[in-house]
Amino acid sequence: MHQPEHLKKAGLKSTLPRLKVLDLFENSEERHLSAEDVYKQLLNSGEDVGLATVYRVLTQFEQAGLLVKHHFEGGKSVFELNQGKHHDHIVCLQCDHVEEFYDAAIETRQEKVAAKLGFAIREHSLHIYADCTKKKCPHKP
Amino acid sequence: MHQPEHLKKAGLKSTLPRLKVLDLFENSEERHLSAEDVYKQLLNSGEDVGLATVYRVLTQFEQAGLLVKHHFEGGKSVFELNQGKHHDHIVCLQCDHVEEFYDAAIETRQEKVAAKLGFAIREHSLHIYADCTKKKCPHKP
DNA sequence: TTTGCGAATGATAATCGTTCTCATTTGTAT
DNA sequence: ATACAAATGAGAACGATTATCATTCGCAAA
Repeated sequence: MHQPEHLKKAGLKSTLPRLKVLDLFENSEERHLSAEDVYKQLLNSGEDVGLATVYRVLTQFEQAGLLVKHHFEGGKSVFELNQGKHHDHIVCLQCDHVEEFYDAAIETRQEKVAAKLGFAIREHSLHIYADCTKKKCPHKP
Repeated sequence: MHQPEHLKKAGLKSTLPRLKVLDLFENSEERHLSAEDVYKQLLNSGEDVGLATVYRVLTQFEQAGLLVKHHFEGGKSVFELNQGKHHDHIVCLQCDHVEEFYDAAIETRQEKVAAKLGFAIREHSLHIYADCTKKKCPHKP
């Protein structure tokens, strides 16, 4: 058990719901989870949490820097563990899988463009929606 | 009056609400308008349109290729006139103003990255949220 | 340990942006 | 002019998220 320290360090009491949510993100194979995803998975695991609590905990974790939030098309927000290193996302239009990538050239170009326009980048998001060209892509039912 | 032809060409009857909305986009100084923006501006101009109609018309215009839709942080969608040339957006965190830019290097890097990962880009969005470093930035009240 | 208090929770209502429903009105081909 | 399908507007319905509020919990002090 080491999660309690994570929460302590973030200034958050180590409560049952918070530990469960953190555990989910650390042990789920899917890195990117929506509030609804988290809620359903906890219910399926027999945990008794409220949806409101899930939203609250996710927001707190985001503010504490434990999670990062992303808005993709379709209105839903997804969260993922914050691993310090920024990356962008490519969303498969066939299976909805989210892949991560990082390209230094893109990053530096962004800085250059923003500076030229008189802006200091606070955050940014690059989302690519694409067709999978591999055959192994597991299509949605 | 030339808008009716635009609509005709798009396979849309030229009705009052559609003409008003199209006119708004062509004559408003703000290129990026949300459904709510359009609705309020039409009401202020004394027009009698329903919010549902605004949403419908915007969606139709998007499908017809007259408008392009963007999702920024905060849940709202904004539309802008489609001028054929793709561009990305930088959003000022002080005044919410949206500036457009295009960087060929970024575009080609994206293609390269996607190809390497086995994807064919269908669409993409790069949103930069930044602090304005100019003094002329009109801050929000 | 037990106790006490403020923070956290869960159920539910409320909100926000958006879409749907349906009776009425409008555009347009005849 | 007429007729009929398409478009509209008012409001209900919707999905995602946030706020409310009484109850419960974590934890620190006694």
